[in-house]
Amino acid sequence: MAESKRTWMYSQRFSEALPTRPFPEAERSMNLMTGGKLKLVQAALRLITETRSLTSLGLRELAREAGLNPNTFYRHFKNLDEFGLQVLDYIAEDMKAGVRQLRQMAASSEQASHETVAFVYHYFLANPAATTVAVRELHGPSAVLRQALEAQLDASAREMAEDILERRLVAGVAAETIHEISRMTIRYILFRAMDYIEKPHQRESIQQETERFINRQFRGALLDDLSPARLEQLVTTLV
Amino acid sequence: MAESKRTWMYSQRFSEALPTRPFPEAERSMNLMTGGKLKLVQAALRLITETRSLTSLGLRELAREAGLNPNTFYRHFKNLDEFGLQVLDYIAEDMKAGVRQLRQMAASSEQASHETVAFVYHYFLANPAATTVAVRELHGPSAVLRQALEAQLDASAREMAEDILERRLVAGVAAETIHEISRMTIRYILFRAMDYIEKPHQRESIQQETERFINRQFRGALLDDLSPARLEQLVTTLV
DNA sequence: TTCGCAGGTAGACACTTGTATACTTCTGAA
DNA sequence: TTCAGAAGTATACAAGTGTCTACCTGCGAA
Repeated sequence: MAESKRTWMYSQRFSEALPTRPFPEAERSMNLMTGGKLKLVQAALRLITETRSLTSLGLRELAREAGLNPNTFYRHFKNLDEFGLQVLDYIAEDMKAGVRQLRQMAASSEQASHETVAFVYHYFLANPAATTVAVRELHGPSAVLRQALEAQLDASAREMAEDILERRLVAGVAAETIHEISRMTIRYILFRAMDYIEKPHQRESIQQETERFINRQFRGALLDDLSPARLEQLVTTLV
Repeated sequence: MAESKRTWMYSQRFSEALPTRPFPEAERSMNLMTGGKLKLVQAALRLITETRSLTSLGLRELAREAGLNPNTFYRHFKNLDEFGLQVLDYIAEDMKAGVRQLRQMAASSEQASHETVAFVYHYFLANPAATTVAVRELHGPSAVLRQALEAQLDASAREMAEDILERRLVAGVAAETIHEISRMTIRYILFRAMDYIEKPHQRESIQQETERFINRQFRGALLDDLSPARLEQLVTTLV
């Protein structure tokens, strides 16, 4: 990978979206969650990975999975909505930590874009619960959760775009366009992440497909302002 | 729109995905559903549009909304899973009808791509229940429903791609690439459709964004095989 | 006219759910 | 050491759920 020193033109490190961390959804300290509260949140993540969706989790189900008395729930949360939001916070913390790590990593070694894609998907694979809950609730029935998640994704997209801009990874594309493509990319990757987790045999092809997606977006953006006539002309020169 | 006779280069009629029909989720005849069965399915669609997700609907809830005795449910469906599948079939029927109509329409008048995008989003707006259930269950907890929906989407993508190929709407892009872009596009549009429905003020910008997405995909595909060096060279000529 | 049977209803079953009140245990500061 | 408050438990209740068996209705074929 020494071939690509400063390969602008297409995104590398395209997604700060939901990056990685060595040991994910287990022992966390910064979140100031302990004891029963922590047990309940972790129980939720466990249940979500198996079958359920966050919004559909029941109070007693949670307590059962956590090995606690149902009423303990009320010691920590007012109701299930508040619980959902806290789970989201818990996950967001994880994501941010991953972003920081990815940033450091990319700063030290100039990665090729496909390595970064691999990296991000690896994160999803290591954090299936966080991934699943994000995908499910982004279009789920609870407006509160949807809104919270969208804010989180947009923040990630903004970081990704600013990083691309700062490090001049893409040339010839307007800043606003880079922001837009970042938003689209992050959402696209998030959705593909579900397939990536669930279908081990397709993982490689999903990665490649994602790289093509990103490259096409940024390369296509180069031609944004071309008239159809000019474009046709260009095609003939390419063939 | 007389300016664009045969505007290849970018997709118009990009999405057969989930097109329209004048009066959507109401009086249907082809589906051979009548009486109580129909009432239950329609009740489901009603509930889904409001708050719920298909997987989380209860048998009694359904019957209540439909104005029927809970046990009537068992006269028509073995269990809730089978019910879910039938609802999906019901919706799929709708989509296919829309596809046919869109095909006719596009054949008669050479549309610009942005008109087609508007058309498709209009369909979503007219069929909020079908749209919502598709988005929610595509990543939902039920594997059966997920699989059924994916098949449905892939079929739509295939139709879209074949149509683009037959009518030579895009030049200089490999057939397989067109298929791939079609799949990506259909999924992208489906997700955006939720925002389109829920956020009236953003509708116009969502449409435009979608057009840009599609154009960039196809235009970027033109440059798929270019080396970074060649690409850099190209950028300088464009500036 | 009778019969079969699909469609719809009624009541009951065991079970789960969210929530409230009251009781116990643990823990850390005064 | 005491004691307040946090964390956890026990019991109870009304309401909701899926499913079973049994009964009633209307209608087309025999």
